[in-house]
Amino acid sequence: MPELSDVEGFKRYLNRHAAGRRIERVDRVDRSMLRTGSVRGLAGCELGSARRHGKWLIAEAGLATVLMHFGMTGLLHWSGNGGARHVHDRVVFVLDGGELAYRDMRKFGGVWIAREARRVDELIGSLGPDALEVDRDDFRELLAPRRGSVKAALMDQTLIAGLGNLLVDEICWRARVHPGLALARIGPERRDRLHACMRAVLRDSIPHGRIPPEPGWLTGARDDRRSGACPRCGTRLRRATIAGRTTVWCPRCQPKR
DNA sequence: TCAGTTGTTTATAT
DNA sequence: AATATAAACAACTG
Repeated sequence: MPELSDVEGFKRYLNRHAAGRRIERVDRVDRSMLRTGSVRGLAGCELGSARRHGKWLIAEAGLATVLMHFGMTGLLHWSGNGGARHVHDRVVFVLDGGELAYRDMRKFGGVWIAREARRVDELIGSLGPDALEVDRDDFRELLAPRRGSVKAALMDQTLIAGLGNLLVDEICWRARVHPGLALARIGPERRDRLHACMRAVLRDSIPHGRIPPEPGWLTGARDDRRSGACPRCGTRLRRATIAGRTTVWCPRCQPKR
């Protein structure tokens, strides 16, 4: 789940419940998920409000910076007064007034504590601009030198940060662009349409903190196993691996040519 | 039992 | 040099 819209939801969640509270301690329930080892110095600090870059969530805590990545199954969970720990809680920030748990079933994500700007830069310095900050001209300039498929480019975090498999499929579907199409064959019109749809998909999904489970979204029709019908025209959706990821598209709305 | 899974990194191939 | 592909990471679902 965790792509830009999801992490935006986690950001709001952290800021609503946990930001501004004093850190009493940090429990490394699963030691390996605190990727940088020590939590020394955090106790007594105030947890700052979070910002987001791409799929990363970042918050200051005293002189340190806390960074979280949610991998495939990560999320945050707040319990106001001593709620039970969940089996997948990996790192728990025990705060004044409640606990913020970094929960991750599959453990592809993690929590990093950086004490120098250099360390932050090592983690997120290679990311491209956040997808929300990319205007139409930026989009054109970023894509101009790229050679591969639309899907590979939009998924590349060093090009544009925040778009994942589901968002990219959703964007291509709205823009009526086949995700496997080479960028060399995308003219200005379709390129601008991709940009407009990127903005629209983000705008519409961010308030939900996810791609909303509502009619009119491709993701609602893709189903885990078998693809459903195109929400726009009813055509049976196609499914194949493109740029290494399971990709769903409508063969009628998004023709290959 | 086995294939499949929203992300990233690394190695290898083209 | 830039892209593409596959595997690995870990744990669960259908």
